Amino acid sequence: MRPADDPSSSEPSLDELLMGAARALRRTWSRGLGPDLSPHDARALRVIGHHGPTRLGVVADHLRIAPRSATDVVDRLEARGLVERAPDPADRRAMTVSLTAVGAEVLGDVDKARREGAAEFFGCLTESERASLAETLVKLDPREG
Amino acid sequence: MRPADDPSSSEPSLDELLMGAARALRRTWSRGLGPDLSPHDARALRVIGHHGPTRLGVVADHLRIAPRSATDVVDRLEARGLVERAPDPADRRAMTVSLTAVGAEVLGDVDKARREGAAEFFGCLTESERASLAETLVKLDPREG
DNA sequence: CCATGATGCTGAGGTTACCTCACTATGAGG
DNA sequence: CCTCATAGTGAGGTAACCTCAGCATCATGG
Repeated sequence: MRPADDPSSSEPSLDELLMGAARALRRTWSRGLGPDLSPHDARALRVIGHHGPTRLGVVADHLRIAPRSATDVVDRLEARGLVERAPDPADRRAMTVSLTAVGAEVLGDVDKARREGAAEFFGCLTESERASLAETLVKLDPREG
Repeated sequence: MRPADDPSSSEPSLDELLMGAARALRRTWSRGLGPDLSPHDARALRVIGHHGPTRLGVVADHLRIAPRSATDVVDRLEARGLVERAPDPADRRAMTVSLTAVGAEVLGDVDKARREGAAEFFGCLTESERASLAETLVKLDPREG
């Protein structure tokens, strides 16, 4: 039962629609992720995997967390055998993180689930709708990174 | 190394665009919020304000947190003088939460900042682009609540 | 080649926002 | 009245952040 007090049922504003769609997509993804890996850990895995041997600081930068926190994230992933540290040959202070074989496999699953989730999510749109949506969203998001 | 979905050259996939736009909008909002109120507290304030005298459990439901956690959120808002508890006349177990005068004023600011932020954010689109974006997003988000 | 300061990571410890569990007070039905 | 479900809360725990201090290493000016 939804009385008239729910602003989102009749005609939500554009901003609520955007946030709602983003949330729905996120939900689709976490459904596909399984309970073994938190969304944030999955994101870290994606950063590391797609970036090759990555410095801790770079990981922190991409995850938008403090460098110290990247240590914890990587600790967690390393404890699960998904990544491994190695000294950076170019700078002996630095550590690089890379995927293990298991980590690469898990990342493959994550990416696959992500792609399939997105396909399912955007599946209700026509090709031209998708194109125009992409065009519009590019206008909205000036910065990338 | 990545065949089909290299985001660096042409353009990111639709899902990344959507998440990126949502993040950009969120950032616009938190810029307008000021440092005094966390985004989550602002959201709680919005729920309470737009809902009228609200039971704790309803707040929890709207914020998607456990009932116990709603107690903490309301405690925080009450300590800042933004809301006040009152016994629910219909059920002596229950408490309702309402805005104080200060809370209403703060909520006004929050809503104003939110509206202005959204206007600024979507300002780069034409009217017809906004309409078609809204239409598309409605299709994408089937469920509300 | 050595002093000096910057940089990359990590140990220690704190904060915040959640959670579950147990409890009290109240409501609802036999 | 007795029993069971429900609304909120106290107590205590956890996860993911943070800052600060410290160590090893780099980069640079003398």
